[in-house]
Amino acid sequence: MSDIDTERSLVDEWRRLLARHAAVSGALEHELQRRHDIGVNEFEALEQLAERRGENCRAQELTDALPLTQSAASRLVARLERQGLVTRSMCEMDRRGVFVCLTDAGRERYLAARPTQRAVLAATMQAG
Amino acid sequence: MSDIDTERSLVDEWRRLLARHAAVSGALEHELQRRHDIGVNEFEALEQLAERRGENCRAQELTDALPLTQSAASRLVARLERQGLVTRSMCEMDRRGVFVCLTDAGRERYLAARPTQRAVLAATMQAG
DNA sequence: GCAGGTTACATGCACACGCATCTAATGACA
DNA sequence: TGTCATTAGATGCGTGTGCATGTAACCTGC
Repeated sequence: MSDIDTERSLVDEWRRLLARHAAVSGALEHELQRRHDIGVNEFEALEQLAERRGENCRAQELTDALPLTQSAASRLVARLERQGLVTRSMCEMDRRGVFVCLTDAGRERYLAARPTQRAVLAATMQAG
Repeated sequence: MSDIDTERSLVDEWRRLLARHAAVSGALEHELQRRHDIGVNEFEALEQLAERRGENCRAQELTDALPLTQSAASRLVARLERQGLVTRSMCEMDRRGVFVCLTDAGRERYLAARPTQRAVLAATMQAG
């Protein structure tokens, strides 16, 4: 394959990635917002927390698991806390750190939203 | 494959899409901004225009070609115009419409930025 | 123990986005 | 021609993001 072709296919693939991301995350955003009053990133955060049943989760770990900067993740946790879905508590080992914990309401919200998210993924991710 | 496995792989694939998009568009955003003072969407818009050499391009067509709403696309064109990279002119066939045209400066900026974009794509899109 | 650097998280700020709405032009129909 | 629905694009508003910075805790070397 020539360099030109390689470049062309790279650009095409990038555009497909862009379009696919826009389609899936747009649909997720709408459905999660409409039916469960949370956004895509909020859902991903709740899922991270739910997958660590019983474990305390450092804010930093949450940041690492999300496609967000530290500041955006910090505000995301603040929003979740305002909605009563998580609590922030001080980490005793390292008092700079913050533990983020799912509340019962948070777990319920996550469990309620999960089927919606799975359904939207199944409907919009066809092209594997 | 069981339903559980199907769901699992769907979720995994979604997370890969999310991570990949974040990595590529983040890198593009940084390099294009740093070296050419434009963002990813600005570059995509310039590319759309450049690919239609000689053709006038309706604002609506630009909106359709970008992963943006009509309002975001409108503001994007306004930004490009403020930077002198495009001009907006009235469409005489339909006076509600707007033609967007690349300026010489716009074409130069696009041509200068293209190698950067291609290089970043080549460096970050490895996993096909 | 204390000074200087580093790390975890929070926050001020600027900005791009989507949604809803506005204006003006068009088209359809009586 | 006059009315009403529709379409193209612009814009007010609220919100989420990144960057830069601030604050507090930690950690290392002296």
